Amino acid sequence: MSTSAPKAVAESLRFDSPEQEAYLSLWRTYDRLRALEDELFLSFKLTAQQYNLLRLLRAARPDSVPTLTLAERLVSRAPDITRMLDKLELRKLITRTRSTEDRRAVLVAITAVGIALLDRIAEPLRLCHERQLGHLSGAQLKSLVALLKVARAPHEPDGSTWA
Amino acid sequence: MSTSAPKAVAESLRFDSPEQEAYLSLWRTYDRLRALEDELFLSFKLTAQQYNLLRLLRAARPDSVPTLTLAERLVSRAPDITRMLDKLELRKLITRTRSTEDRRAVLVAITAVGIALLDRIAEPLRLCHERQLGHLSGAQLKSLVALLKVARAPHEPDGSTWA
DNA sequence: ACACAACAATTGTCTAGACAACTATCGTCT
DNA sequence: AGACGATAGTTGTCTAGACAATTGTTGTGT
Repeated sequence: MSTSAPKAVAESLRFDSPEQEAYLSLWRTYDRLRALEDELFLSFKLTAQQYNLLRLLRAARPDSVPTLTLAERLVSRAPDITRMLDKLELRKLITRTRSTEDRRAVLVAITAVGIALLDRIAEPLRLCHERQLGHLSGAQLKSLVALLKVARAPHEPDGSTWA
Repeated sequence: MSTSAPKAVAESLRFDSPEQEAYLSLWRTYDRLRALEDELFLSFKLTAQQYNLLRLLRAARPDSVPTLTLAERLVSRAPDITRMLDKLELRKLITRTRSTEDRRAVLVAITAVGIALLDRIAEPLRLCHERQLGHLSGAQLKSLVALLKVARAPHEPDGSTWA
Protein backbone atom coordinates (compact mmCIF):
# COMPACT_ATOMS: atom_id res chain seq x y z
CA MET A 1 0.00 0.00 0.00
CA SER A 2 2.00 2.92 -1.26
CA THR A 3 1.67 5.89 -3.54
CA SER A 4 3.48 4.27 -6.44
CA ALA A 5 2.30 4.08 -10.05
CA PRO A 6 0.08 7.14 -10.30
CA LYS A 7 -0.12 6.69 -14.07
CA ALA A 8 -1.76 3.32 -13.64
CA VAL A 9 -4.34 4.85 -11.35
CA ALA A 10 -5.18 7.54 -13.85
CA GLU A 11 -5.43 4.95 -16.57
CA SER A 12 -7.97 2.91 -14.69
CA LEU A 13 -10.32 5.84 -14.30
CA ARG A 14 -12.57 5.62 -17.30
CA PHE A 15 -15.88 7.42 -17.34
CA ASP A 16 -19.14 5.62 -16.77
CA SER A 17 -20.84 7.30 -19.74
CA PRO A 18 -20.19 9.94 -22.39
CA GLU A 19 -22.61 12.21 -20.51
CA GLN A 20 -20.58 11.88 -17.34
CA GLU A 21 -17.39 12.61 -19.21
CA ALA A 22 -18.96 15.72 -20.69
CA TYR A 23 -20.23 16.94 -17.35
CA LEU A 24 -16.95 16.36 -15.55
CA SER A 25 -15.08 18.06 -18.40
CA LEU A 26 -17.41 20.99 -18.06
CA TRP A 27 -16.87 21.17 -14.34
CA ARG A 28 -13.12 20.87 -14.62
CA THR A 29 -12.89 23.49 -17.33
CA TYR A 30 -15.07 25.87 -15.38
CA ASP A 31 -12.92 25.35 -12.30
CA ARG A 32 -9.67 26.03 -14.17
CA LEU A 33 -10.93 29.16 -15.92
CA ARG A 34 -12.63 30.43 -12.82
CA ALA A 35 -9.38 30.41 -10.90
CA LEU A 36 -8.05 33.05 -13.30
CA GLU A 37 -11.09 35.28 -12.97
CA ASP A 38 -11.25 34.92 -9.22
CA GLU A 39 -7.72 36.17 -8.92
CA LEU A 40 -8.57 39.24 -10.93
CA PHE A 41 -11.76 40.08 -9.07
CA LEU A 42 -10.05 39.55 -5.75
CA SER A 43 -7.80 42.49 -6.50
CA PHE A 44 -10.93 44.63 -6.80
CA LYS A 45 -12.47 42.99 -3.73
CA LEU A 46 -15.37 41.64 -5.73
CA THR A 47 -16.70 38.19 -6.56
CA ALA A 48 -17.52 37.24 -10.13
CA GLN A 49 -21.17 37.15 -9.15
CA GLN A 50 -21.02 40.66 -7.68
CA TYR A 51 -19.38 41.92 -10.84
CA ASN A 52 -22.15 40.39 -12.88
CA LEU A 53 -24.75 42.00 -10.71
CA LEU A 54 -23.20 45.43 -11.23
CA ARG A 55 -22.99 44.76 -14.94
CA LEU A 56 -26.69 43.95 -15.05
CA LEU A 57 -27.53 47.12 -13.19
CA ARG A 58 -25.47 49.21 -15.56
CA ALA A 59 -27.25 47.68 -18.51
CA ALA A 60 -30.64 48.37 -16.92
CA ARG A 61 -30.00 52.08 -16.53
CA PRO A 62 -31.72 54.37 -16.17
CA ASP A 63 -34.23 51.87 -14.82
CA SER A 64 -33.74 50.32 -11.44
CA VAL A 65 -34.40 46.64 -10.88
CA PRO A 66 -36.36 44.86 -8.14
CA THR A 67 -34.24 42.60 -5.95
CA LEU A 68 -35.66 39.24 -6.97
CA THR A 69 -35.71 40.11 -10.66
CA LEU A 70 -32.02 40.80 -10.30
CA ALA A 71 -31.48 37.46 -8.62
CA GLU A 72 -33.21 35.67 -11.49
CA ARG A 73 -30.99 37.31 -14.07
CA LEU A 74 -27.70 36.45 -12.45
CA VAL A 75 -25.54 33.82 -14.08
CA SER A 76 -25.46 31.64 -11.00
CA ARG A 77 -28.43 31.33 -8.68
CA ALA A 78 -28.25 33.58 -5.67
CA PRO A 79 -30.31 32.68 -2.62
CA ASP A 80 -28.18 35.13 -0.68
CA ILE A 81 -29.10 38.08 -2.86
CA THR A 82 -30.08 40.24 0.12
CA ARG A 83 -26.75 40.00 1.86
CA MET A 84 -24.95 40.38 -1.43
CA LEU A 85 -26.73 43.69 -1.93
CA ASP A 86 -26.01 44.65 1.68
CA LYS A 87 -22.30 44.49 1.01
CA LEU A 88 -22.49 46.42 -2.24
CA GLU A 89 -24.67 49.09 -0.66
CA LEU A 90 -22.19 49.47 2.18
CA ARG A 91 -19.53 50.24 -0.40
CA LYS A 92 -21.87 52.77 -2.09
CA LEU A 93 -21.76 50.81 -5.33
CA ILE A 94 -25.54 50.50 -5.43
CA THR A 95 -28.60 52.15 -3.91
CA ARG A 96 -31.77 50.52 -2.68
CA THR A 97 -35.11 52.31 -2.50
CA ARG A 98 -38.42 50.89 -1.43
CA SER A 99 -40.84 51.17 -4.33
CA THR A 100 -43.76 53.54 -3.80
CA GLU A 101 -46.03 51.68 -6.21
CA ASP A 102 -45.53 48.32 -4.55
CA ARG A 103 -44.19 48.70 -1.08
CA ARG A 104 -43.07 45.08 -1.01
CA ALA A 105 -40.51 45.67 -3.73
CA VAL A 106 -37.02 47.10 -3.28
CA LEU A 107 -35.56 48.78 -6.33
CA VAL A 108 -31.84 48.51 -6.92
CA ALA A 109 -29.70 50.83 -9.01
CA ILE A 110 -26.00 51.25 -9.65
CA THR A 111 -24.29 54.43 -8.44
CA ALA A 112 -21.69 56.59 -10.16
CA VAL A 113 -19.11 54.95 -7.91
CA GLY A 114 -20.28 51.57 -9.13
CA ILE A 115 -19.99 52.62 -12.75
CA ALA A 116 -16.53 53.97 -12.14
CA LEU A 117 -15.49 50.66 -10.63
CA LEU A 118 -16.79 48.78 -13.67
CA ASP A 119 -14.80 51.12 -15.88
CA ARG A 120 -11.61 50.41 -13.98
CA ILE A 121 -12.20 46.67 -14.24
CA ALA A 122 -13.01 46.63 -17.95
CA GLU A 123 -9.53 46.50 -19.43
CA PRO A 124 -7.87 44.05 -17.00
CA LEU A 125 -10.93 41.83 -17.33
CA ARG A 126 -10.70 41.85 -21.10
CA LEU A 127 -7.09 40.73 -20.78
CA CYS A 128 -8.13 38.02 -18.34
CA HIS A 129 -10.72 36.66 -20.75
CA GLU A 130 -8.08 36.64 -23.42
CA ARG A 131 -5.73 34.65 -21.24
CA GLN A 132 -8.58 32.28 -20.42
CA LEU A 133 -9.77 31.51 -23.93
CA GLY A 134 -7.75 33.60 -26.36
CA HIS A 135 -6.02 30.48 -27.63
CA LEU A 136 -9.27 29.29 -29.23
CA SER A 137 -10.10 30.35 -32.77
CA GLY A 138 -13.22 32.33 -33.53
CA ALA A 139 -14.83 29.25 -34.98
CA GLN A 140 -14.00 27.18 -31.94
CA LEU A 141 -15.48 29.78 -29.62
CA LYS A 142 -18.63 29.97 -31.69
CA SER A 143 -18.93 26.23 -31.73
CA LEU A 144 -18.37 25.98 -27.99
CA VAL A 145 -20.95 28.63 -27.22
CA ALA A 146 -23.48 26.89 -29.46
CA LEU A 147 -22.92 23.48 -27.89
CA LEU A 148 -23.19 24.89 -24.39
CA LYS A 149 -26.43 26.55 -25.30
CA VAL A 150 -27.88 23.30 -26.55
CA ALA A 151 -26.60 21.53 -23.46
CA ARG A 152 -28.33 23.80 -20.96
CA ALA A 153 -31.43 24.59 -23.03
CA PRO A 154 -33.74 22.03 -21.39
CA HIS A 155 -32.65 23.25 -17.98
CA GLU A 156 -33.29 26.94 -18.45
CA PRO A 157 -36.40 28.38 -16.81
CA ASP A 158 -38.87 29.66 -19.38
CA GLY A 159 -38.17 33.29 -20.15
CA SER A 160 -34.73 33.38 -18.64
CA THR A 161 -32.33 36.20 -19.37
CA TRP A 162 -29.20 35.53 -17.43
CA ALA A 163 -26.64 37.84 -18.95
CA MET B 1 -37.87 54.02 -12.69
CA SER B 2 -39.90 50.85 -12.85
CA THR B 3 -39.52 47.21 -13.71
CA SER B 4 -41.05 47.53 -17.14
CA ALA B 5 -39.60 46.28 -20.41
CA PRO B 6 -37.39 43.41 -19.27
CA LYS B 7 -36.90 42.34 -22.87
CA ALA B 8 -35.28 45.63 -23.72
CA VAL B 9 -32.90 45.17 -20.82
CA ALA B 10 -31.96 41.71 -21.98
CA GLU B 11 -31.48 42.99 -25.48
CA SER B 12 -29.07 45.66 -24.43
CA LEU B 13 -26.78 43.18 -22.73
CA ARG B 14 -24.30 42.17 -25.38
CA PHE B 15 -21.02 40.59 -24.51
CA ASP B 16 -17.77 42.51 -24.48
CA SER B 17 -15.90 39.80 -26.40
CA PRO B 18 -16.40 36.30 -27.79
CA GLU B 19 -14.15 35.03 -25.03
CA GLN B 20 -16.38 36.58 -22.40
CA GLU B 21 -19.45 35.10 -24.01
CA ALA B 22 -17.84 31.68 -24.00
CA TYR B 23 -16.81 31.92 -20.38
CA LEU B 24 -20.19 33.13 -19.20
CA SER B 25 -21.89 30.40 -21.24
CA LEU B 26 -19.64 27.89 -19.60
CA TRP B 27 -20.43 29.22 -16.15
CA ARG B 28 -24.15 29.33 -16.79
CA THR B 29 -24.23 25.84 -18.22
CA TYR B 30 -22.23 24.48 -15.34
CA ASP B 31 -24.57 26.16 -12.88
CA ARG B 32 -27.69 24.74 -14.52
CA LEU B 33 -26.36 21.18 -14.78
CA ARG B 34 -24.89 21.29 -11.34
CA ALA B 35 -28.27 22.03 -9.81
CA LEU B 36 -29.46 18.62 -11.01
CA GLU B 37 -26.48 16.77 -9.62
CA ASP B 38 -26.58 18.60 -6.32
CA GLU B 39 -30.14 17.52 -5.78
CA LEU B 40 -29.20 13.91 -6.32
CA PHE B 41 -26.15 13.94 -4.09
CA LEU B 42 -28.09 15.74 -1.38
CA SER B 43 -30.31 12.70 -1.03
CA PHE B 44 -27.19 10.68 -0.21
CA LYS B 45 -25.86 13.44 2.03
CA LEU B 46 -22.80 13.92 -0.16
CA THR B 47 -21.38 16.76 -2.21
CA ALA B 48 -20.29 16.21 -5.81
CA GLN B 49 -16.72 16.74 -4.69
CA GLN B 50 -17.02 14.12 -1.94
CA TYR B 51 -18.44 11.67 -4.43
CA ASN B 52 -15.53 12.30 -6.72
CA LEU B 53 -13.11 11.74 -3.92
CA LEU B 54 -14.66 8.38 -3.12
CA ARG B 55 -14.60 7.48 -6.78
CA LEU B 56 -10.89 8.24 -6.95
CA LEU B 57 -10.23 6.12 -3.92
CA ARG B 58 -12.14 3.21 -5.37
CA ALA B 59 -10.14 3.46 -8.57
CA ALA B 60 -6.89 3.53 -6.62
CA ARG B 61 -7.59 0.28 -4.83
CA PRO B 62 -5.91 -1.65 -3.43
CA ASP B 63 -3.48 1.23 -3.05
CA SER B 64 -4.20 4.01 -0.62
CA VAL B 65 -3.54 7.60 -1.55
CA PRO B 66 -1.73 10.38 0.37
CA THR B 67 -3.99 13.29 1.31
CA LEU B 68 -2.47 15.98 -0.89
CA THR B 69 -2.16 13.69 -3.89
CA LEU B 70 -5.87 13.14 -3.54
CA ALA B 71 -6.48 16.87 -3.40
CA GLU B 72 -4.54 17.36 -6.63
CA ARG B 73 -6.58 14.78 -8.46
CA LEU B 74 -9.98 16.17 -7.55
CA VAL B 75 -11.99 17.87 -10.25
CA SER B 76 -12.23 21.09 -8.31
CA ARG B 77 -9.45 22.39 -6.13
CA ALA B 78 -9.85 21.53 -2.48
CA PRO B 79 -7.99 23.60 0.07
CA ASP B 80 -10.28 22.12 2.70
CA ILE B 81 -9.27 18.54 1.95
CA THR B 82 -8.53 17.78 5.60
CA ARG B 83 -11.97 18.66 6.87
CA MET B 84 -13.54 16.95 3.92
CA LEU B 85 -11.78 13.76 4.91
CA ASP B 86 -12.75 14.32 8.53
CA LYS B 87 -16.41 14.14 7.62
CA LEU B 88 -16.01 11.07 5.44
CA GLU B 89 -13.99 9.31 8.10
CA LEU B 90 -16.66 10.06 10.68
CA ARG B 91 -19.14 8.26 8.46
CA LYS B 92 -16.74 5.32 8.10
CA LEU B 93 -16.58 5.81 4.34
CA ILE B 94 -12.80 6.10 4.37
CA THR B 95 -9.87 5.26 6.64
CA ARG B 96 -6.78 7.30 7.33
CA THR B 97 -3.49 5.80 8.42
CA ARG B 98 -0.24 7.60 9.06
CA SER B 99 2.39 6.23 6.69
CA THR B 100 5.25 4.33 8.31
CA GLU B 101 7.71 5.11 5.52
CA ASP B 102 7.11 8.85 5.64
CA ARG B 103 5.52 9.86 8.87
CA ARG B 104 4.42 13.19 7.39
CA ALA B 105 2.05 11.50 4.99
CA VAL B 106 -1.47 10.29 5.76
CA LEU B 107 -2.73 7.51 3.55
CA VAL B 108 -6.38 7.44 2.66
CA ALA B 109 -8.41 4.44 1.54
CA ILE B 110 -12.06 3.72 0.88
CA THR B 111 -13.88 1.27 3.16
CA ALA B 112 -16.38 -1.43 2.27
CA VAL B 113 -19.08 0.92 3.51
CA GLY B 114 -17.80 3.55 1.08
CA ILE B 115 -17.84 1.14 -1.82
CA ALA B 116 -21.37 0.07 -0.94
CA LEU B 117 -22.46 3.70 -0.99
CA LEU B 118 -20.93 4.22 -4.43
CA ASP B 119 -22.77 1.15 -5.65
CA ARG B 120 -26.08 2.50 -4.41
CA ILE B 121 -25.44 5.84 -6.11
CA ALA B 122 -24.38 4.40 -9.46
CA GLU B 123 -27.75 3.88 -11.10
CA PRO B 124 -29.53 7.08 -9.99
CA LEU B 125 -26.43 9.01 -10.98
CA ARG B 126 -26.42 7.47 -14.41
CA LEU B 127 -30.01 8.57 -14.82
CA CYS B 128 -29.10 12.04 -13.62
CA HIS B 129 -26.35 12.36 -16.20
CA GLU B 130 -28.79 11.26 -18.83
CA ARG B 131 -31.26 13.93 -17.81
CA GLN B 132 -28.44 16.47 -17.80
CA LEU B 133 -27.01 15.79 -21.24
CA GLY B 134 -28.89 12.87 -22.74
CA HIS B 135 -30.47 15.20 -25.29
CA LEU B 136 -27.10 15.69 -27.00
CA SER B 137 -26.06 13.32 -29.76
CA GLY B 138 -22.92 11.23 -29.43
CA ALA B 139 -21.17 13.48 -31.91
CA GLN B 140 -22.17 16.60 -30.01
CA LEU B 141 -20.90 15.16 -26.74
CA LYS B 142 -17.61 14.22 -28.34
CA SER B 143 -17.24 17.63 -29.87
CA LEU B 144 -18.07 19.36 -26.59
CA VAL B 145 -15.57 17.26 -24.64
CA ALA B 146 -12.88 17.99 -27.22
CA LEU B 147 -13.49 21.74 -27.18
CA LEU B 148 -13.50 21.86 -23.40
CA LYS B 149 -10.21 20.01 -23.35
CA VAL B 150 -8.63 22.51 -25.71
CA ALA B 151 -10.10 25.36 -23.69
CA ARG B 152 -8.57 24.30 -20.38
CA ALA B 153 -5.35 22.80 -21.73
CA PRO B 154 -3.12 25.85 -21.10
CA HIS B 155 -4.47 26.08 -17.56
CA GLU B 156 -3.85 22.51 -16.48
CA PRO B 157 -0.89 21.89 -14.18
CA ASP B 158 1.72 19.74 -15.84
CA GLY B 159 1.05 16.09 -15.16
CA SER B 160 -2.48 16.57 -13.96
CA THR B 161 -4.89 13.66 -13.66
CA TRP B 162 -8.13 14.98 -12.36
CA ALA B 163 -10.65 12.24 -12.99
C1' DA C 1 25.68 15.60 14.33
C1' DC C 2 23.25 20.04 13.44
C1' DA C 3 21.02 23.74 11.13
C1' DC C 4 17.72 24.59 7.77
C1' DA C 5 14.87 24.62 3.73
C1' DA C 6 11.24 21.76 1.81
C1' DC C 7 7.24 19.08 2.39
C1' DA C 8 2.59 16.89 4.28
C1' DA C 9 -1.05 17.82 6.67
C1' DT C 10 -3.73 20.37 9.98
C1' DT C 11 -5.90 24.32 12.16
C1' DG C 12 -7.81 29.13 12.66
C1' DT C 13 -10.56 32.29 10.66
C1' DC C 14 -13.27 34.70 7.33
C1' DT C 15 -16.43 34.80 3.51
C1' DA C 16 -19.75 32.76 0.35
C1' DG C 17 -23.58 29.58 -0.70
C1' DA C 18 -27.83 27.09 0.60
C1' DC C 19 -32.23 26.12 2.64
C1' DA C 20 -36.04 27.12 5.60
C1' DA C 21 -38.73 30.06 8.39
C1' DC C 22 -40.46 34.60 8.88
C1' DT C 23 -42.43 39.55 8.05
C1' DA C 24 -44.69 42.86 5.34
C1' DT C 25 -47.53 44.01 1.57
C1' DC C 26 -50.65 43.17 -2.19
C1' DG C 27 -54.63 41.33 -4.90
C1' DT C 28 -58.82 39.09 -4.93
C1' DC C 29 -62.83 36.83 -3.58
C1' DT C 30 -66.94 37.05 -1.04
C1' DA D 1 -64.54 45.47 4.77
C1' DG D 2 -62.23 41.13 6.19
C1' DA D 3 -60.02 36.89 5.22
C1' DC D 4 -56.75 34.50 2.61
C1' DG D 5 -53.44 33.01 -0.58
C1' DA D 6 -49.65 34.87 -3.25
C1' DT D 7 -45.61 37.77 -3.68
C1' DA D 8 -41.10 40.43 -2.29
C1' DG D 9 -37.59 40.49 0.68
C1' DT D 10 -35.22 39.47 4.93
C1' DT D 11 -33.19 36.81 8.58
C1' DG D 12 -31.37 32.61 11.09
C1' DT D 13 -28.51 29.01 10.73
C1' DC D 14 -25.66 25.52 8.83
C1' DT D 15 -22.24 23.96 5.58
C1' DA D 16 -18.69 24.60 2.09
C1' DG D 17 -14.76 27.14 0.12
C1' DA D 18 -10.55 29.97 0.59
C1' DC D 19 -6.28 31.75 2.44
C1' DA D 20 -2.72 32.15 5.84
C1' DA D 21 -0.23 30.52 9.66
C1' DT D 22 1.33 26.44 12.21
C1' DT D 23 3.05 21.65 13.55
C1' DG D 24 5.56 17.73 12.76
C1' DT D 25 8.75 15.27 9.64
C1' DT D 26 12.18 14.62 6.11
C1' DG D 27 16.32 15.25 3.38
C1' DT D 28 20.52 17.91 2.47
C1' DG D 29 24.52 20.48 3.01
C1' DT D 30 28.33 21.57 6.02
